[in-house]
Amino acid sequence: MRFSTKLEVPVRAGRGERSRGQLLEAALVCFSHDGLEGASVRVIARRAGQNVASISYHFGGKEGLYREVLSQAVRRVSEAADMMRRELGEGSVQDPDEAIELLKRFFGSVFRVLIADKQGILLAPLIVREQTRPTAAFDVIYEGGMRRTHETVSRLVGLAIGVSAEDPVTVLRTHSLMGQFLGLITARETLLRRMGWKDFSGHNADAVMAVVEENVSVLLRGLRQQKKKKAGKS
Amino acid sequence: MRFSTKLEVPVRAGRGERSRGQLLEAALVCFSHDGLEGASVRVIARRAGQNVASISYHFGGKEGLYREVLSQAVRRVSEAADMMRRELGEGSVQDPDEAIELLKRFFGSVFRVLIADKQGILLAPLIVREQTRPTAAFDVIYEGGMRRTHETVSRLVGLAIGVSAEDPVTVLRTHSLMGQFLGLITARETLLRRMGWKDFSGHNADAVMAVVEENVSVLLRGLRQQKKKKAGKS
DNA sequence: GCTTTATTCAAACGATCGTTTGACATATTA
DNA sequence: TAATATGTCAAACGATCGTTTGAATAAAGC
Repeated sequence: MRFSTKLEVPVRAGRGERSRGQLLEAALVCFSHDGLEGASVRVIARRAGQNVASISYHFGGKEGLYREVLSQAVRRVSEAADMMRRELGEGSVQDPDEAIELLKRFFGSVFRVLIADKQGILLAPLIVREQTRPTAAFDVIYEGGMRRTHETVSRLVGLAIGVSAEDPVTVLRTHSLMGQFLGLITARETLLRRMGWKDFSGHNADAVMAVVEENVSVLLRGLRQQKKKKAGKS
Repeated sequence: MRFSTKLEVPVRAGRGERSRGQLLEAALVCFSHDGLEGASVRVIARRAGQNVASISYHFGGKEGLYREVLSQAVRRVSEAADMMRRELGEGSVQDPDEAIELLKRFFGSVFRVLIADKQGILLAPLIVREQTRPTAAFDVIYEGGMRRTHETVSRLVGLAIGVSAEDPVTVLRTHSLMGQFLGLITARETLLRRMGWKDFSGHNADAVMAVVEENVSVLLRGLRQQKKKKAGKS
């Protein structure tokens, strides 16, 4: 146990706390690279400079460690969405153009955290893998941030186009928009090869981000105009 | 060996040919579900009604079987792109609107093969996984169809917007467009849950497809108009 | 017929997997 | 200081992995 038996407060940053941290750090790298089943506890332990048994001791086993890693990852990624939701909650966003601007900013944040950032190379595959083939830890991601994020983006998409956020088509469009990242993350290697890039740093990230932002604004504005036309006709 | 030692022609559909087929069929299911490393040769063999050793015998090992499965999968998916390229080669496509129409048709084909079709549930994860984390068999997919497909779509995107197909931005936009599928495939489970669907059949597929097609036309038309405006200003 | 080739199959091989064990070291409590 | 948690570590456990072996079976060539 990491807590005193008498008080419910951590007495001191126990010596185990350091081990836990090192295990989590090593596990993030391994799970990101090889997935839950593919990663080996022995490799994780060696990379962390710890004994194999320490994983069972500190996290109850491989799966417990995995859940903890996922939890930390999704917390970091969701920060952008949480900030966006706060702005949205304050009611400062009213007209479509503002919504589009906010969405562009949001996509920029996610892009930086998930793709351009060095740590993102570790976070993204974790989350993507859990989408493709959910393990028992899927809820850690979904309830830990994914659901909130999707709902918030849906509201903004609805605002931008001028439709209800609950409309199934709006939900589909939200998925489609956010799917851009899944596409970028998923085809990361292919895209890098095709462009002849080494990574998504500097100019490269700017170029990709520009396309993403352009897509968001052109698409949403186009859909809004299309809706206006139809409304005018009927 | 499946061939006569004297003639380079298969003497008869050897008894082994049947085993090979059953192994390939079972392997497609297993590799699609669990990936190259995750799938077990014993499970594959049992599902195929064959002995474990038959995999090494017929395909030289697990990896050989995997390559063969990949090869067949990419061949099936690339059919849509090949048809599109033939039309493009005949020079019947000239103006942007035609290009957009052809792209919409192409995306429809890919969508049906990769997402709506029952077999697609098997093909898609195979290809996506190879994108996220390329194995030694990556070239089977890339050279087996992916490259041709991307080049063809790039040409059409260039035609639709009125820019060069070799422009890096055009390549990025092509990736972004095709990434829609990666997004749909990757988040398949999440999307189904969110929409309360069981699968992508019937109305569900139509609804998703409608959004995808709308995205393609609205985005490309919007980009074309944007380009016209800019050209007019300068 | 006999020989050769193609195919199937149960068994065993060595390697690696996640987890558990029990001794040992270290820190906290009384 | 004695007693008690807390943390570390080498070793072993049983299970599963992909591959290989060698004998048994079936078809084809001569």
